[in-house]
Amino acid sequence: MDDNLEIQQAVKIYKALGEPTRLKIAQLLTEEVNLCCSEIKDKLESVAGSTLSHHLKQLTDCGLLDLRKEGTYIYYRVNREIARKYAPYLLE
Amino acid sequence: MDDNLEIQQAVKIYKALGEPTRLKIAQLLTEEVNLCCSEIKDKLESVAGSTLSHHLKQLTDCGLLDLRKEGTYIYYRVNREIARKYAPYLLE
DNA sequence: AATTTATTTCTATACTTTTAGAAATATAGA
DNA sequence: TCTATATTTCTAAAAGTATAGAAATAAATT
Repeated sequence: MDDNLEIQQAVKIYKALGEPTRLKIAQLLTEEVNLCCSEIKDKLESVAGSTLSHHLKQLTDCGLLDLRKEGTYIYYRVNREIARKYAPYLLE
Repeated sequence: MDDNLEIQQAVKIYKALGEPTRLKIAQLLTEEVNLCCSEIKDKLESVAGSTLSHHLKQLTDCGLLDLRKEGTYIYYRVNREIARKYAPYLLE
């Protein structure tokens, strides 16, 4: 049962990382800790804000990214414990 | 450039693992090394052979599974080096 | 050669995901 | 309060994926 939850999380995490834009975002956020949505947007070639928002939601929903609200901004960072467990490749 | 290939492989691997049936197959194949297509089929609740074939193709195309043909049978096993690099969670 | 078993390819359908524009919400600062 | 900036939600279209039945291929056995 609890084991099952872990598997569901694993599927979510791998699904999140199995898309080029999201993998890139995850990689950006291991290099540079704490970027906000609009900073991430600037670092990617061309994504609409709404699209980026969906990607970030997937990455946070699965537990791979943590966020910290600061005024109007939301800063994201990789949860290294989760990354180490499921996808240490990100931390290389 | 070579770096780029690695990223493409990472996306493929995570996409492959980001689907419940395929994650399950990968897990079966770390527990029990060397199962053939029809043995895997028996261990899953209900998948058509054609569906399973597609899943196995994705898992081998990305490099996560190796295969060995033996007569009519094809035996699959997890490539542990690749798993260790991208998804050591599988080996736990 | 015919049959059986294992696996793949073809094809079509249902389902899911990605994408972004437009409108909505939220906060900070003038 | 008004404006500007950041982010999200809504909506719909386009693209991609999962699924399985039927036909095809391949090898082993009779």
